[in-house]
Amino acid sequence: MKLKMNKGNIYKVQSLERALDILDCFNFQDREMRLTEVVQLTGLNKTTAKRLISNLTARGYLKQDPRSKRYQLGLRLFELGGIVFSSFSLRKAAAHRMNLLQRTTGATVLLGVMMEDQLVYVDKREGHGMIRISSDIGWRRALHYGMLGMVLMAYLTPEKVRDILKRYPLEAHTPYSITDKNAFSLRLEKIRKDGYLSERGEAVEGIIGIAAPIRDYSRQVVAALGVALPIPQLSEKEDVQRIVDIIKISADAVSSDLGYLKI
Amino acid sequence: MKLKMNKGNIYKVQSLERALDILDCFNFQDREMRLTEVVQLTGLNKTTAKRLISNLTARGYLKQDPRSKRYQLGLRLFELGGIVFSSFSLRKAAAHRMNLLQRTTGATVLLGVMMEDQLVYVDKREGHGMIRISSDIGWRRALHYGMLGMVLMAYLTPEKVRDILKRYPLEAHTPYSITDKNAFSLRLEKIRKDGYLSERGEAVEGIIGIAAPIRDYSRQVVAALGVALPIPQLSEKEDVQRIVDIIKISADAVSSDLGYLKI
DNA sequence: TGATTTAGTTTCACATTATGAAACGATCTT
DNA sequence: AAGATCGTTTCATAATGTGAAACTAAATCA
Repeated sequence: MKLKMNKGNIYKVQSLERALDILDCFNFQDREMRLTEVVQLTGLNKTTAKRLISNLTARGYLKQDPRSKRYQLGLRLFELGGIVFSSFSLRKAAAHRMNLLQRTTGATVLLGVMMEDQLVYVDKREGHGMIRISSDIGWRRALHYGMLGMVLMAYLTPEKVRDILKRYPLEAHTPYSITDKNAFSLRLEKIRKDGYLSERGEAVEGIIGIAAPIRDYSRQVVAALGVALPIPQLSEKEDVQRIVDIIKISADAVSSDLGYLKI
Repeated sequence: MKLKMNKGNIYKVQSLERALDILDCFNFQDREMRLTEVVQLTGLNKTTAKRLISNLTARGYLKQDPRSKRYQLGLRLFELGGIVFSSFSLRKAAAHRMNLLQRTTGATVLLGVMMEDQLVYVDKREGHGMIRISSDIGWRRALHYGMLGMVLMAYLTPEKVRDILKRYPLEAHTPYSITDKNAFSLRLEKIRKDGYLSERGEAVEGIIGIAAPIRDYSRQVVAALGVALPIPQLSEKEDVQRIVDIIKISADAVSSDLGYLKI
Protein backbone atom coordinates (compact mmCIF):
# COMPACT_ATOMS: atom_id res chain seq x y z
CA MET A 1 0.00 0.00 0.00
CA LYS A 2 2.61 2.45 1.04
CA LEU A 3 6.15 2.52 -0.20
CA LYS A 4 8.93 1.99 2.30
CA MET A 5 11.41 3.87 0.24
CA ASN A 6 11.89 7.60 0.35
CA LYS A 7 13.63 9.44 -2.42
CA GLY A 8 17.35 9.63 -1.88
CA ASN A 9 17.79 5.98 -1.03
CA ILE A 10 16.65 6.33 2.53
CA TYR A 11 14.58 3.42 3.71
CA LYS A 12 12.71 3.78 6.93
CA VAL A 13 11.66 0.91 9.10
CA GLN A 14 9.35 2.45 11.61
CA SER A 15 9.98 0.16 14.54
CA LEU A 16 13.74 0.35 14.09
CA GLU A 17 13.62 4.12 13.74
CA ARG A 18 11.62 4.30 16.93
CA ALA A 19 14.01 2.02 18.78
CA LEU A 20 16.90 4.24 17.75
CA ASP A 21 14.88 7.29 18.83
CA ILE A 22 14.70 5.68 22.24
CA LEU A 23 18.47 5.23 22.36
CA ASP A 24 18.77 8.88 21.36
CA CYS A 25 17.06 9.86 24.60
CA PHE A 26 20.20 8.96 26.50
CA ASN A 27 23.23 11.20 26.57
CA PHE A 28 26.04 12.31 28.85
CA GLN A 29 23.70 14.55 30.81
CA ASP A 30 20.74 12.23 31.06
CA ARG A 31 22.02 8.77 31.63
CA GLU A 32 18.95 7.36 33.31
CA MET A 33 15.41 7.35 32.00
CA ARG A 34 12.16 5.96 33.24
CA LEU A 35 9.59 4.65 30.80
CA THR A 36 7.40 7.73 31.15
CA GLU A 37 10.28 10.05 30.38
CA VAL A 38 11.08 8.11 27.23
CA VAL A 39 7.43 8.33 26.24
CA GLN A 40 7.47 12.09 26.74
CA LEU A 41 10.71 12.60 24.84
CA THR A 42 9.87 10.41 21.89
CA GLY A 43 6.12 10.95 21.69
CA LEU A 44 5.65 7.22 21.38
CA ASN A 45 2.73 5.30 22.75
CA LYS A 46 3.49 3.88 26.16
CA THR A 47 2.96 0.31 25.05
CA THR A 48 5.11 0.72 21.98
CA ALA A 49 7.89 2.32 23.94
CA LYS A 50 7.74 -0.42 26.53
CA ARG A 51 7.86 -3.12 23.90
CA LEU A 52 10.86 -1.65 22.14
CA ILE A 53 12.63 -0.97 25.41
CA SER A 54 12.08 -4.54 26.56
CA ASN A 55 13.50 -5.78 23.34
CA LEU A 56 16.52 -3.52 23.55
CA THR A 57 17.05 -4.58 27.14
CA ALA A 58 16.89 -8.26 26.25
CA ARG A 59 19.68 -7.68 23.77
CA GLY A 60 21.90 -5.70 26.10
CA TYR A 61 21.43 -2.33 24.44
CA LEU A 62 19.67 -1.05 27.52
CA LYS A 63 19.73 -2.24 31.06
CA GLN A 64 17.29 -1.69 33.85
CA ASP A 65 18.04 -1.08 37.45
CA PRO A 66 15.55 -3.48 39.02
CA ARG A 67 15.08 -1.26 42.03
CA SER A 68 14.43 2.13 40.46
CA LYS A 69 13.00 0.65 37.24
CA ARG A 70 15.11 3.21 35.44
CA TYR A 71 16.87 2.37 32.20
CA GLN A 72 20.44 3.05 31.16
CA LEU A 73 22.42 2.35 28.03
CA GLY A 74 23.62 -1.24 28.14
CA LEU A 75 26.89 -3.11 27.94
CA ARG A 76 26.37 -4.19 24.37
CA LEU A 77 26.77 -0.58 23.27
CA PHE A 78 29.95 -0.39 25.27
CA GLU A 79 31.18 -3.46 23.52
CA LEU A 80 30.26 -2.32 20.02
CA GLY A 81 31.76 1.08 20.76
CA GLY A 82 34.95 -0.67 21.74
CA ILE A 83 35.11 -2.31 18.35
CA VAL A 84 34.74 1.02 16.61
CA PHE A 85 37.28 2.58 18.89
CA SER A 86 39.80 -0.17 18.43
CA SER A 87 39.67 0.46 14.73
CA PHE A 88 41.36 3.72 15.49
CA SER A 89 43.54 2.63 18.35
CA LEU A 90 46.05 0.65 16.37
CA ARG A 91 46.71 3.62 14.13
CA LYS A 92 46.95 5.90 17.11
CA ALA A 93 49.31 3.60 18.95
CA ALA A 94 51.51 3.28 15.90
CA ALA A 95 51.43 6.87 14.67
CA HIS A 96 54.30 8.21 16.73
CA ARG A 97 56.59 5.28 16.00
CA MET A 98 55.80 5.49 12.31
CA ASN A 99 56.80 9.15 12.20
CA LEU A 100 60.01 8.32 14.01
CA LEU A 101 60.77 5.42 11.68
CA GLN A 102 60.19 7.55 8.64
CA ARG A 103 62.55 10.23 9.91
CA THR A 104 65.35 7.94 11.07
CA THR A 105 65.33 5.55 8.10
CA GLY A 106 64.04 7.81 5.34
CA ALA A 107 62.06 4.83 4.11
CA THR A 108 58.42 4.28 3.33
CA VAL A 109 56.76 3.01 6.49
CA LEU A 110 53.72 0.74 6.31
CA LEU A 111 51.21 -0.55 8.81
CA GLY A 112 48.83 -3.36 7.93
CA VAL A 113 46.29 -5.70 9.42
CA MET A 114 44.56 -8.81 8.21
CA MET A 115 40.98 -8.43 7.15
CA GLU A 116 38.98 -11.24 5.63
CA ASP A 117 42.11 -13.18 4.75
CA GLN A 118 43.61 -10.24 2.99
CA LEU A 119 46.07 -7.54 3.90
CA VAL A 120 44.74 -4.05 4.47
CA TYR A 121 47.04 -1.09 4.75
CA VAL A 122 45.97 0.89 7.76
CA ASP A 123 48.50 3.68 7.66
CA LYS A 124 51.69 4.73 5.93
CA ARG A 125 54.45 7.33 5.77
CA GLU A 126 55.99 8.20 2.44
CA GLY A 127 59.74 7.79 1.99
CA HIS A 128 62.11 10.46 0.73
CA GLY A 129 63.36 8.50 -2.22
CA MET A 130 62.22 8.89 -5.78
CA ILE A 131 60.87 5.39 -6.02
CA ARG A 132 57.32 5.40 -4.80
CA ILE A 133 55.97 2.22 -3.39
CA SER A 134 52.39 2.16 -4.53
CA SER A 135 50.35 1.22 -1.53
CA ASP A 136 47.43 3.27 -0.40
CA ILE A 137 45.69 3.28 2.92
CA GLY A 138 42.65 1.09 2.84
CA TRP A 139 44.08 -0.86 -0.07
CA ARG A 140 43.77 -4.61 -0.03
CA ARG A 141 46.24 -7.19 -1.20
CA ALA A 142 46.65 -10.92 -1.17
CA LEU A 143 48.28 -11.74 2.15
CA HIS A 144 51.37 -13.37 0.71
CA TYR A 145 52.11 -10.52 -1.62
CA GLY A 146 54.41 -8.41 0.50
CA MET A 147 56.33 -8.19 3.72
CA LEU A 148 53.40 -7.22 5.94
CA GLY A 149 51.20 -10.03 4.74
CA MET A 150 53.92 -12.61 5.15
CA VAL A 151 54.56 -11.53 8.70
CA LEU A 152 50.85 -11.82 9.49
CA MET A 153 50.65 -15.23 7.83
CA ALA A 154 53.57 -16.49 9.88
CA TYR A 155 51.38 -16.42 12.96
CA LEU A 156 48.33 -18.17 11.54
CA THR A 157 47.66 -21.87 11.96
CA PRO A 158 49.09 -24.12 9.22
CA GLU A 159 45.53 -25.01 8.23
CA LYS A 160 44.61 -21.38 7.79
CA VAL A 161 47.76 -20.76 5.74
CA ARG A 162 46.97 -23.70 3.50
CA ASP A 163 43.40 -22.50 3.07
CA ILE A 164 44.50 -19.01 2.13
CA LEU A 165 47.13 -20.24 -0.31
CA LYS A 166 44.50 -22.38 -1.99
CA ARG A 167 42.24 -19.39 -2.52
CA TYR A 168 45.04 -16.95 -3.30
CA PRO A 169 47.78 -18.98 -4.98
CA LEU A 170 51.39 -17.84 -4.81
CA GLU A 171 52.41 -15.86 -7.85
CA ALA A 172 55.68 -14.35 -8.99
CA HIS A 173 55.75 -10.56 -8.95
CA THR A 174 59.50 -10.40 -9.51
CA PRO A 175 62.12 -13.00 -10.39
CA TYR A 176 62.86 -13.26 -6.69
CA SER A 177 59.32 -14.00 -5.54
CA ILE A 178 58.75 -17.24 -3.69
CA THR A 179 56.31 -19.43 -5.58
CA ASP A 180 57.03 -22.80 -4.02
CA LYS A 181 54.79 -23.77 -1.11
CA ASN A 182 57.52 -25.53 0.82
CA ALA A 183 59.93 -22.62 0.45
CA PHE A 184 57.10 -20.37 1.61
CA SER A 185 56.51 -22.50 4.69
CA LEU A 186 60.19 -22.37 5.56
CA ARG A 187 60.09 -18.63 5.19
CA LEU A 188 57.17 -18.37 7.61
CA GLU A 189 59.04 -20.55 10.06
CA LYS A 190 62.06 -18.28 9.82
CA ILE A 191 59.87 -15.26 10.54
CA ARG A 192 58.56 -16.90 13.70
CA LYS A 193 62.09 -17.83 14.77
CA ASP A 194 63.63 -14.42 14.04
CA GLY A 195 60.66 -12.29 15.04
CA TYR A 196 60.99 -10.28 11.83
CA LEU A 197 61.06 -10.59 8.06
CA SER A 198 63.73 -9.24 5.75
CA GLU A 199 63.10 -9.50 2.06
CA ARG A 200 65.01 -8.34 -1.01
CA GLY A 201 63.15 -7.61 -4.23
CA GLU A 202 60.51 -10.30 -3.77
CA ALA A 203 57.46 -8.05 -3.93
CA VAL A 204 58.86 -5.14 -5.90
CA GLU A 205 62.13 -5.30 -7.78
CA GLY A 206 64.89 -3.18 -6.30
CA ILE A 207 63.08 -2.76 -2.99
CA ILE A 208 64.10 -4.19 0.34
CA GLY A 209 61.37 -4.84 2.85
CA ILE A 210 61.78 -5.33 6.58
CA ALA A 211 58.79 -5.99 8.82
CA ALA A 212 57.86 -7.21 12.29
CA PRO A 213 54.67 -8.32 14.02
CA ILE A 214 52.59 -6.25 16.44
CA ARG A 215 50.67 -8.00 19.20
CA ASP A 216 48.00 -6.76 21.55
CA TYR A 217 46.89 -7.68 25.01
CA SER A 218 45.57 -11.04 23.88
CA ARG A 219 49.13 -11.89 22.73
CA GLN A 220 47.83 -12.49 19.24
CA VAL A 221 49.53 -10.88 16.28
CA VAL A 222 47.09 -8.18 15.15
CA ALA A 223 49.17 -6.12 12.77
CA ALA A 224 52.50 -5.80 11.02
CA LEU A 225 54.81 -2.83 10.79
CA GLY A 226 57.41 -2.54 8.06
CA VAL A 227 59.65 -0.30 6.00
CA ALA A 228 60.35 -0.49 2.32
CA LEU A 229 63.38 1.15 0.76
CA PRO A 230 65.48 1.01 -2.40
CA ILE A 231 68.36 -1.46 -2.37
CA PRO A 232 71.00 1.13 -3.39
CA GLN A 233 70.27 3.01 -0.18
CA LEU A 234 71.06 -0.04 1.85
CA SER A 235 74.04 -1.97 0.61
CA GLU A 236 75.91 -2.85 3.72
CA LYS A 237 75.00 -5.82 5.89
CA GLU A 238 75.32 -3.68 8.98
CA ASP A 239 72.84 -1.21 7.58
CA VAL A 240 70.21 -3.92 7.17
CA GLN A 241 70.81 -5.16 10.69
CA ARG A 242 70.46 -1.61 12.00
CA ILE A 243 67.05 -1.25 10.37
CA VAL A 244 66.00 -4.68 11.58
CA ASP A 245 66.77 -3.66 15.14
CA ILE A 246 64.88 -0.40 14.80
CA ILE A 247 61.83 -2.13 13.33
CA LYS A 248 61.76 -4.76 16.04
CA ILE A 249 62.02 -2.15 18.76
CA SER A 250 59.31 -0.03 17.12
CA ALA A 251 56.92 -2.92 16.66
CA ASP A 252 57.49 -4.01 20.24
CA ALA A 253 56.79 -0.50 21.45
CA VAL A 254 53.47 -0.43 19.61
CA SER A 255 52.63 -3.88 20.99
CA SER A 256 53.31 -2.65 24.45
CA ASP A 257 51.05 0.34 23.86
CA LEU A 258 48.32 -2.09 22.84
CA GLY A 259 48.65 -3.86 26.15
CA TYR A 260 51.05 -6.64 25.23
CA LEU A 261 53.11 -7.83 28.16
CA LYS A 262 56.55 -9.04 27.11
CA ILE A 263 56.58 -12.24 29.20
CA MET B 1 -3.88 -12.19 15.59
CA LYS B 2 -0.62 -13.24 17.07
CA LEU B 3 0.71 -12.19 20.41
CA LYS B 4 3.88 -10.21 20.50
CA MET B 5 4.71 -11.38 23.95
CA ASN B 6 6.76 -14.46 24.60
CA LYS B 7 6.73 -16.24 27.89
CA GLY B 8 9.03 -14.67 30.41
CA ASN B 9 8.11 -11.10 29.65
CA ILE B 10 10.18 -10.94 26.53
CA TYR B 11 8.62 -8.93 23.77
CA LYS B 12 10.02 -9.35 20.32
CA VAL B 13 9.78 -6.82 17.58
CA GLN B 14 10.88 -8.67 14.53
CA SER B 15 12.40 -5.83 12.57
CA LEU B 16 14.31 -4.55 15.59
CA GLU B 17 15.56 -8.04 16.44
CA ARG B 18 16.74 -8.42 12.90
CA ALA B 19 18.50 -5.08 12.91
CA LEU B 20 20.33 -6.09 16.07
CA ASP B 21 21.19 -9.42 14.49
CA ILE B 22 22.87 -7.43 11.77
CA LEU B 23 24.95 -5.50 14.27
CA ASP B 24 25.88 -8.83 15.84
CA CYS B 25 27.62 -9.79 12.62
CA PHE B 26 30.41 -7.37 13.43
CA ASN B 27 33.11 -8.12 15.98
CA PHE B 28 36.78 -7.56 16.67
CA GLN B 29 37.80 -10.09 14.07
CA ASP B 30 35.35 -9.17 11.34
CA ARG B 31 35.02 -5.43 11.24
CA GLU B 32 33.87 -5.17 7.67
CA MET B 33 30.93 -6.86 6.03
CA ARG B 34 29.41 -6.75 2.62
CA LEU B 35 25.68 -7.04 2.17
CA THR B 36 25.93 -10.62 0.96
CA GLU B 37 27.93 -11.66 3.98
CA VAL B 38 25.35 -10.16 6.30
CA VAL B 39 22.66 -12.03 4.40
CA GLN B 40 24.58 -15.29 4.82
CA LEU B 41 25.26 -14.75 8.51
CA THR B 42 21.77 -13.67 9.47
CA GLY B 43 19.73 -15.74 7.06
CA LEU B 44 17.70 -12.65 6.22
CA ASN B 45 16.27 -11.89 2.84
CA LYS B 46 18.56 -9.67 0.83
CA THR B 47 15.97 -6.94 0.51
CA THR B 48 15.19 -6.95 4.20
CA ALA B 49 18.84 -6.88 5.16
CA LYS B 50 19.49 -4.03 2.78
CA ARG B 51 16.55 -2.04 4.13
CA LEU B 52 17.62 -2.45 7.74
CA ILE B 53 21.25 -1.75 6.92
CA SER B 54 20.31 1.42 5.05
CA ASN B 55 18.32 2.52 8.03
CA LEU B 56 21.13 1.77 10.45
CA THR B 57 23.57 3.55 8.18
CA ALA B 58 21.36 6.62 7.96
CA ARG B 59 21.41 6.80 11.74
CA GLY B 60 25.17 6.34 12.07
CA TYR B 61 25.07 2.86 13.52
CA LEU B 62 26.81 1.56 10.45
CA LYS B 63 28.93 3.27 7.88
CA GLN B 64 29.71 2.25 4.36
CA ASP B 65 32.95 2.56 2.52
CA PRO B 66 31.62 3.97 -0.74
CA ARG B 67 34.33 2.32 -2.81
CA SER B 68 34.26 -1.20 -1.50
CA LYS B 69 30.55 -1.02 -0.56
CA ARG B 70 31.53 -2.71 2.68
CA TYR B 71 29.92 -1.81 5.96
CA GLN B 72 31.51 -1.15 9.34
CA LEU B 73 30.14 -0.26 12.72
CA GLY B 74 29.46 3.46 12.81
CA LEU B 75 30.52 6.35 14.95
CA ARG B 76 27.18 6.53 16.75
CA LEU B 77 28.03 3.25 18.47
CA PHE B 78 31.38 4.68 19.49
CA GLU B 79 29.54 7.64 20.90
CA LEU B 80 26.95 5.60 22.81
CA GLY B 81 29.67 3.25 24.01
CA GLY B 82 31.47 6.26 25.41
CA ILE B 83 28.43 7.20 27.45
CA VAL B 84 28.21 3.69 28.85
CA PHE B 85 31.90 3.67 29.59
CA SER B 86 31.76 6.97 31.41
CA SER B 87 28.70 6.10 33.42
CA PHE B 88 29.67 2.60 34.44
CA SER B 89 29.04 2.65 38.14
CA LEU B 90 31.09 -0.48 38.53
CA ARG B 91 33.99 1.13 36.76
CA LYS B 92 33.68 4.24 38.86
CA ALA B 93 33.48 2.26 42.05
CA ALA B 94 36.51 0.25 41.08
CA ALA B 95 38.65 3.02 39.58
CA HIS B 96 40.34 4.16 42.74
CA ARG B 97 41.12 0.63 43.91
CA MET B 98 42.46 -0.28 40.50
CA ASN B 99 44.85 2.65 40.56
CA LEU B 100 45.99 1.65 44.00
CA LEU B 101 46.45 -1.97 42.97
CA GLN B 102 48.46 -0.99 39.96
CA ARG B 103 50.76 1.19 42.04
CA THR B 104 51.29 -1.23 44.90
CA THR B 105 51.70 -4.38 42.84
CA GLY B 106 53.10 -2.95 39.62
CA ALA B 107 50.94 -5.48 37.82
CA THR B 108 48.37 -5.18 35.07
CA VAL B 109 44.97 -4.80 36.73
CA LEU B 110 41.83 -6.06 35.03
CA LEU B 111 38.13 -5.66 35.65
CA GLY B 112 35.55 -7.80 33.88
CA VAL B 113 31.88 -8.68 33.80
CA MET B 114 29.84 -11.45 32.26
CA MET B 115 27.78 -10.73 29.20
CA GLU B 116 25.85 -13.22 27.13
CA ASP B 117 27.83 -16.02 28.72
CA GLN B 118 31.13 -14.47 27.81
CA LEU B 119 33.65 -12.31 29.61
CA VAL B 120 33.88 -8.64 28.72
CA TYR B 121 36.81 -6.55 29.93
CA VAL B 122 35.45 -3.34 31.38
CA ASP B 123 38.58 -1.56 32.52
CA LYS B 124 42.24 -2.08 33.03
CA ARG B 125 45.45 -0.50 34.25
CA GLU B 126 48.63 -1.13 32.38
CA GLY B 127 51.63 -2.57 34.16
CA HIS B 128 53.58 0.54 33.25
CA GLY B 129 51.40 2.95 35.12
CA MET B 130 49.61 4.64 32.26
CA ILE B 131 45.84 4.78 32.44
CA ARG B 132 44.41 4.50 28.99
CA ILE B 133 41.58 2.98 27.07
CA SER B 134 43.31 0.50 24.88
CA SER B 135 41.86 -1.85 22.36
CA ASP B 136 41.28 -4.69 24.72
CA ILE B 137 38.59 -2.95 26.72
CA GLY B 138 35.31 -4.22 25.42
CA TRP B 139 37.01 -7.39 24.29
CA ARG B 140 35.11 -10.64 24.71
CA ARG B 141 36.49 -13.98 25.72
CA ALA B 142 35.16 -17.40 26.54
CA LEU B 143 34.34 -17.33 30.25
CA HIS B 144 36.67 -20.13 31.23
CA TYR B 145 39.65 -18.63 29.46
CA GLY B 146 41.21 -16.55 32.20
CA MET B 147 41.14 -15.69 35.83
CA LEU B 148 38.25 -13.22 35.66
CA GLY B 149 35.99 -15.59 33.79
CA MET B 150 36.67 -18.47 36.13
CA VAL B 151 35.85 -16.36 39.15
CA LEU B 152 32.56 -15.33 37.55
CA MET B 153 31.73 -18.92 36.64
CA ALA B 154 32.35 -20.05 40.18
CA TYR B 155 29.19 -18.28 41.27
CA LEU B 156 26.86 -19.54 38.56
CA THR B 157 24.52 -22.47 39.03
CA PRO B 158 25.95 -25.89 38.10
CA GLU B 159 23.41 -26.12 35.29
CA LYS B 160 24.54 -22.81 33.84
CA VAL B 161 28.18 -23.87 34.08
CA ARG B 162 27.42 -27.12 32.30
CA ASP B 163 25.49 -25.27 29.62
CA ILE B 164 28.32 -22.81 29.04
CA LEU B 165 30.98 -25.51 28.92
CA LYS B 166 28.91 -27.34 26.36
CA ARG B 167 28.78 -24.31 24.11
CA TYR B 168 32.33 -23.17 24.80
CA PRO B 169 34.38 -26.33 25.46
CA LEU B 170 37.48 -26.14 27.60
CA GLU B 171 40.61 -25.75 25.54
CA ALA B 172 44.29 -25.69 26.42
CA HIS B 173 45.92 -22.33 25.89
CA THR B 174 49.08 -23.38 27.69
CA PRO B 175 50.37 -26.74 28.96
CA TYR B 176 48.96 -25.76 32.35
CA SER B 177 45.40 -25.07 31.21
CA ILE B 178 42.66 -27.12 32.80
CA THR B 179 40.84 -29.13 30.17
CA ASP B 180 39.11 -31.71 32.33
CA LYS B 181 35.55 -30.94 33.37
CA ASN B 182 35.86 -32.51 36.80
CA ALA B 183 39.11 -30.73 37.54
CA PHE B 184 37.41 -27.55 36.41
CA SER B 185 34.49 -28.13 38.78
CA LEU B 186 36.87 -28.68 41.66
CA ARG B 187 38.62 -25.46 40.75
CA LEU B 188 35.33 -23.54 40.83
CA GLU B 189 34.56 -25.09 44.22
CA LYS B 190 37.94 -24.00 45.50
CA ILE B 191 37.28 -20.45 44.32
CA ARG B 192 34.00 -20.38 46.25
CA LYS B 193 35.70 -21.78 49.35
CA ASP B 194 38.72 -19.45 49.23
CA GLY B 195 36.94 -16.38 47.91
CA TYR B 196 39.65 -15.88 45.27
CA LEU B 197 41.46 -17.54 42.42
CA SER B 198 45.19 -17.91 42.01
CA GLU B 199 46.43 -19.29 38.76
CA ARG B 200 49.89 -19.90 37.34
CA GLY B 201 50.44 -19.92 33.59
CA GLU B 202 47.06 -21.45 32.78
CA ALA B 203 45.78 -18.71 30.51
CA VAL B 204 49.08 -17.21 29.40
CA GLU B 205 52.39 -18.92 29.90
CA GLY B 206 54.65 -17.21 32.38
CA ILE B 207 51.86 -15.12 33.85
CA ILE B 208 50.36 -15.46 37.30
CA GLY B 209 46.76 -14.38 37.69
CA ILE B 210 45.03 -13.61 40.96
CA ALA B 211 41.38 -12.55 41.00
CA ALA B 212 38.42 -12.12 43.33
CA PRO B 213 34.68 -11.58 42.92
CA ILE B 214 32.80 -8.30 43.31
CA ARG B 215 29.20 -8.29 44.56
CA ASP B 216 26.55 -5.60 44.60
CA TYR B 217 23.66 -4.80 46.89
CA SER B 218 21.74 -7.84 45.62
CA ARG B 219 24.59 -10.01 47.00
CA GLN B 220 25.13 -11.47 43.55
CA VAL B 221 28.56 -11.63 41.99
CA VAL B 222 28.51 -9.00 39.26
CA ALA B 223 32.16 -8.62 38.33
CA ALA B 224 35.68 -9.88 38.90
CA LEU B 225 38.82 -7.95 39.71
CA GLY B 226 42.25 -9.38 39.09
CA VAL B 227 45.92 -8.74 38.52
CA ALA B 228 48.26 -10.40 36.04
CA LEU B 229 51.97 -10.38 36.51
CA PRO B 230 55.04 -12.21 35.31
CA ILE B 231 56.08 -15.22 37.36
CA PRO B 232 59.69 -14.03 37.79
CA GLN B 233 58.39 -10.97 39.63
CA LEU B 234 56.60 -13.17 42.08
CA SER B 235 58.60 -16.17 43.12
CA GLU B 236 58.07 -16.31 46.85
CA LYS B 237 55.02 -17.92 48.41
CA GLU B 238 54.68 -14.96 50.75
CA ASP B 239 54.57 -12.60 47.78
CA VAL B 240 51.63 -14.45 46.28
CA GLN B 241 49.81 -14.44 49.58
CA ARG B 242 50.46 -10.73 49.91
CA ILE B 243 48.86 -10.05 46.55
CA VAL B 244 45.96 -12.37 47.33
CA ASP B 245 45.22 -10.39 50.46
CA ILE B 246 45.40 -7.09 48.62
CA ILE B 247 43.07 -8.33 45.87
CA LYS B 248 40.51 -9.66 48.32
CA ILE B 249 40.50 -6.43 50.29
CA SER B 250 40.23 -4.40 47.08
CA ALA B 251 37.38 -6.47 45.66
CA ASP B 252 35.54 -6.29 48.97
CA ALA B 253 35.96 -2.54 49.06
CA VAL B 254 34.42 -2.22 45.61
CA SER B 255 31.57 -4.54 46.63
CA SER B 256 30.91 -2.39 49.62
CA ASP B 257 30.80 0.71 47.41
CA LEU B 258 28.19 -1.07 45.29
CA GLY B 259 26.00 -1.54 48.33
CA TYR B 260 27.06 -5.00 49.40
CA LEU B 261 26.70 -5.50 53.11
CA LYS B 262 29.14 -7.99 54.54
CA ILE B 263 26.86 -10.17 56.72
C1' DT C 1 36.82 -7.14 -25.93
C1' DG C 2 32.31 -9.13 -25.06
C1' DA C 3 30.14 -12.94 -22.20
C1' DT C 4 28.97 -14.72 -17.85
C1' DT C 5 28.61 -14.57 -13.13
C1' DT C 6 27.97 -12.32 -8.94
C1' DA C 7 26.53 -8.42 -6.06
C1' DG C 8 23.54 -4.61 -5.18
C1' DT C 9 19.05 -2.04 -5.97
C1' DT C 10 14.17 -1.19 -6.67
C1' DT C 11 9.31 -2.46 -7.23
C1' DC C 12 4.99 -3.86 -5.45
C1' DA C 13 1.16 -7.12 -4.00
C1' DC C 14 0.23 -9.37 0.17
C1' DA C 15 -0.54 -10.83 5.10
C1' DT C 16 2.35 -10.91 8.84
C1' DT C 17 3.56 -8.03 12.28
C1' DA C 18 3.61 -3.82 14.91
C1' DT C 19 0.43 -0.97 16.92
C1' DG C 20 -2.20 1.61 20.74
C1' DA C 21 -6.64 2.15 23.40
C1' DA C 22 -8.18 0.31 27.26
C1' DA C 23 -8.13 -2.23 31.41
C1' DC C 24 -5.46 -3.88 34.97
C1' DG C 25 -1.75 -4.03 38.68
C1' DA C 26 1.85 -2.22 41.17
C1' DT C 27 3.99 1.65 43.68
C1' DC C 28 4.35 5.88 45.53
C1' DT C 29 2.16 10.01 48.04
C1' DT C 30 -0.34 12.32 51.46
C1' DA D 1 -6.54 4.22 53.20
C1' DA D 2 -7.68 6.70 49.22
C1' DG D 3 -5.86 8.88 45.28
C1' DA D 4 -2.43 9.51 41.93
C1' DT D 5 1.15 7.94 39.14
C1' DC D 6 3.67 4.62 36.74
C1' DG D 7 4.31 0.07 34.70
C1' DT D 8 2.25 -4.16 32.50
C1' DT D 9 -0.77 -6.99 29.69
C1' DT D 10 -4.55 -7.88 26.38
C1' DC D 11 -6.26 -8.05 21.87
C1' DA D 12 -8.74 -6.35 17.63
C1' DT D 13 -7.19 -3.84 13.71
C1' DA D 14 -4.78 -2.33 9.57
C1' DA D 15 -0.65 -0.25 8.85
C1' DT D 16 3.61 -1.82 8.24
C1' DG D 17 7.37 -4.78 7.03
C1' DT D 18 8.24 -8.35 3.97
C1' DG D 19 10.46 -11.01 0.05
C1' DA D 20 10.02 -12.88 -4.80
C1' DA D 21 11.09 -11.13 -8.89
C1' DA D 22 12.88 -8.01 -12.12
C1' DC D 23 16.46 -4.98 -12.83
C1' DT D 24 21.13 -2.66 -12.92
C1' DA D 25 25.97 -2.44 -11.81
C1' DA D 26 30.23 -4.44 -11.12
C1' DA D 27 33.48 -8.16 -11.10
C1' DT D 28 35.43 -12.11 -13.30
C1' DC D 29 36.19 -15.01 -17.07
C1' DA D 30 37.42 -16.61 -21.67
